[in-house]
Amino acid sequence: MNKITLKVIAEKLGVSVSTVSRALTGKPGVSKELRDKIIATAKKLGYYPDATATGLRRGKTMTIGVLLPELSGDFFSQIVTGMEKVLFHLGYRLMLCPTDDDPEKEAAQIKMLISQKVEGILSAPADMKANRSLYSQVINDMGIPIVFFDRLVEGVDTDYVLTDNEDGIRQLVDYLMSKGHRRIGMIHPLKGTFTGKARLRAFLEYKDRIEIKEEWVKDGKSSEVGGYEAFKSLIREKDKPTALIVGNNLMTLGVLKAARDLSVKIPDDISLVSFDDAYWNEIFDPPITCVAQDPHQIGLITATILLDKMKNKREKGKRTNVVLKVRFIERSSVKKVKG
Amino acid sequence: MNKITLKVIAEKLGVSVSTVSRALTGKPGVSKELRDKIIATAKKLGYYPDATATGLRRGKTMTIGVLLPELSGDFFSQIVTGMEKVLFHLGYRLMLCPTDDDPEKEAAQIKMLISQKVEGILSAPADMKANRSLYSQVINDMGIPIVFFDRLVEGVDTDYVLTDNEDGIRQLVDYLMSKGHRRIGMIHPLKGTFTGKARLRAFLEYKDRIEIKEEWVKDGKSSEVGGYEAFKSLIREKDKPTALIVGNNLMTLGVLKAARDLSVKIPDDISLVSFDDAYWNEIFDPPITCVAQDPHQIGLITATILLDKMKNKREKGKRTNVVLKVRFIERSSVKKVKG
DNA sequence: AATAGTATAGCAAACGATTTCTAATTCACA
DNA sequence: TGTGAATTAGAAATCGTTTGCTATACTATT
Repeated sequence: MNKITLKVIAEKLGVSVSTVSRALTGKPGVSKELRDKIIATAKKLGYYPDATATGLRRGKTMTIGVLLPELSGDFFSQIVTGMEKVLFHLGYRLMLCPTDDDPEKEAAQIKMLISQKVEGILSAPADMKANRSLYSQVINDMGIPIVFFDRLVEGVDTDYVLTDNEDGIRQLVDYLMSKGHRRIGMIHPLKGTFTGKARLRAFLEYKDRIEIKEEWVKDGKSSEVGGYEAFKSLIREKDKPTALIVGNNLMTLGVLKAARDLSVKIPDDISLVSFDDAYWNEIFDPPITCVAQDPHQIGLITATILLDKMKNKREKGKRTNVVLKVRFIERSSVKKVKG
Repeated sequence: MNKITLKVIAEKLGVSVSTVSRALTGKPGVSKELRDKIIATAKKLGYYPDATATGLRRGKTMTIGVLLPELSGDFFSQIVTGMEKVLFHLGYRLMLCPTDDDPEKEAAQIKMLISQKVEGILSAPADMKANRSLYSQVINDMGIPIVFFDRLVEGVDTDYVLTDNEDGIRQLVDYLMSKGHRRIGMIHPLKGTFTGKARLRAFLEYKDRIEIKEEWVKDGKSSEVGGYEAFKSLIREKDKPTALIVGNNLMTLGVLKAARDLSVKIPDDISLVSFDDAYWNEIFDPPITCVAQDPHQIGLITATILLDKMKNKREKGKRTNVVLKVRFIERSSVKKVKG
């Protein structure tokens, strides 16, 4: 049960460690026969290179850190799947770090990733400001490239892949208005996050054109339970909106569950639209009208940009900033009302 | 942009590297004042320990490898969330490795994890046999503890946390029979996987008591699209079963989508039960009757067992083998028929 | 006051691989 | 047969930490 190292192989064959290293890494300077012999015995003995040693010596770890709010949840796990698709076959591994949308945990994870000597970081930051200086330190002092996705930290100058949240919200509200709705509520994601703030703000900009009562705007905490609770409290208002915008995927699930539990009929009792699509949105009764992002695509793009940054270290000034449009999908969760 | 190492700190303060190391790692042998001074300058300079160096020297990496079929999908990502809950606050990080249920990719990932010197592996193996010897090598030659979850590799002697698949299937079939169904079909997961094989076998054991036509048993490939296609081809048979068992979460989504697309009414045209629950199963119309696992719990248990193994290395013989029962949840996706 | 004991800090050897430099051997060609 | 290049392989430094061993200085005990 002794560890098989280059030294073990070298001694077994009576050659030097450097020769074994060269043979196994495909470097020149070893004769064909000797190389084959070395490779064969390495395999026979069960040699696996020690990544800590290579990482220390070479300064490269082939590891990419990914910061994201949570490991579960359809949206982010689709994104991660997209990233993995791009990075795995190039030999990179992902280190997924959930932050629980808690800036302190996020900071801890970032520090951990620095220690791990990751070659790049893909991040959906937990908060718009909290870890600004830490992120900047990573980019400038450590020279680790970062690409933000889905979210941003204000004042951190780097590449990002975002969604046009404002446009998405506008498409939803405009659609509701076209169906005659003038009294609209919203269950929004966490305000501290970039997306939460953007979506809420875009919605509130309609306050002069439609009626938005304060009690119709609830914090859904970006989660199923949050959405569930928010809907429950919203729907028991005596004066209700005729339509409701739900600010993400998970909250929509919570809302629909609550509606079911309370026997609230959609769209008869209240119309509903959702930011984000999901496989099940089409299966629900009624199918949910929404604006859809393509999370898999977001993952692909983000990872590709990072790779590009890692390759061309020199061009420090260049920034690739992508803002993706959402796709409006009309289904049947909104009924026509007379304004 | 020079890297801050112990040496840099040591030179700055005119002390030795070992003293700095001892100060920062909380080891005795450094006076209070000097220690505080060292900690302060370490922080000021932005020192982060180099994990490759510590890993090399200490032989420990504080990293746990997780092998699983995919990063997306509710079931496994819930499990992983449970694992992370247990492991994060103890200082461990997870290295998530999707296998795509491909034994070759699985083997590559295992080798990578060995190289990374992970301190333990949690695995839902891709295939019941394919990597048996590799897994055994990991456990015996490398001494890396492994806990299997959800699935097993035959002939690899280690701890595991499984679900009683047979019992789950029996509960489903028995329920269908109690509702009068005698003609039942199944869309099953990939046969190579432990769960796929177990669930299919348990179902086929009913072949003497109920009618199971060969065309009613379809491979749903463990995925949404697989389930979609399988249902489509099953439902166009002239002679249809009265009820259908769907072998997992993702396939149920595909089946419901197909049913919707083809205007097949559930449970009027065909009754449906599912192995696995999900948040949305309760929201669907009709809500889906199923047997539920608790993936979060599976994650917690699996991680806890691994921790235990890592602590008590000595007791080599001990095995913790858990088989969890499913919970039957009756909803409305099955209608009564007269046998 | 002599001796033992205890804090404090430095030196240097690991950990396992890569890589530069150097040495020895072979080969070609004049 | 001698010269220069190419080929092959070894020795040793290095990456950043940890840690066993030593050395010094100071405290306590008798």
